[in-house]
Amino acid sequence: MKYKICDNKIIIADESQFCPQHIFECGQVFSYIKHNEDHYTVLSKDKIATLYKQDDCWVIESHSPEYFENYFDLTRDYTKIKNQLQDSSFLTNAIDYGYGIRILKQDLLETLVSFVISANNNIKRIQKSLFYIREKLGERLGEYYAFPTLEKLKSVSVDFFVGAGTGYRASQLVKLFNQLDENILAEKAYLSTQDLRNWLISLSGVGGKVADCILLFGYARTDVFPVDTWIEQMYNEFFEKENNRVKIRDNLVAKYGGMSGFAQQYLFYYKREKNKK
DNA sequence: GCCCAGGGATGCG
DNA sequence: CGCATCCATGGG
Repeated sequence: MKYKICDNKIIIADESQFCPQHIFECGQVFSYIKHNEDHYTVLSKDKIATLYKQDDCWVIESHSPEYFENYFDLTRDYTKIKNQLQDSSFLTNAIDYGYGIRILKQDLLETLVSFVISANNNIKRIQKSLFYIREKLGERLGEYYAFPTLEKLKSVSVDFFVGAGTGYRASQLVKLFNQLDENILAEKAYLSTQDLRNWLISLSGVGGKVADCILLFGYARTDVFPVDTWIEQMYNEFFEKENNRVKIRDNLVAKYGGMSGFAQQYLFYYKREKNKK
């Protein structure tokens, strides 16, 4: 994809491969603010970017342009990915709908915490909890707050996370932080997808689906297919009646292989947006 | 009051 | 193993 970086701005002319609405609302990330159709703010770790439209281009403005160049995975060619997936099927409508989706490369600790909170929860409440955690424990960054360090997260008790609205996941979070040390998440990145998945599942609050989300949105492993309630509904609608999510996952990974993660995002976004109306 | 949300942990056979 | 049940909480 064509883009250029000058000073603190990344300028993207090709909206067919970069649409903030699609990127932020496809369920992979929770810490962003939609000011309006043409204006977003996104928070990642201790970094902030503002996105706005100018002369038919999208501008990503930040003090850390190189961080967000990686975060938005700008060097990847999504036209190629979409063409490959078109060949295989009924994905056409979903790809046309979410044409500007990109899979983000998010901070590992933040992704882990976010998706532990996401279990059997809804997106609005997940967002609210994460903003609360940032505000109470994170370093102040002007108008917003950084995601807290592991040390900060370890310094509070179950009551804090109940106060954050995480419900019964509060005790899972406290156990989780005690299982981690400062660099463990990054150190595991050399593992194969399968070994990394097994390790993630050993963590408190992490099962198969949450592990797949961390693998995809944090570790950039695209050979996984997170199956949640929406994907389950979609699968039953388009393929066959099946209520075992492990089987659904195995079938979809067998079908899409290393492209699974991309296929999943188009389908999740399409199914969920259609269901809103 | 009931059902659902980007499910996981636990116990039981 | 597979399966059932329970788990907080806010919104529709």
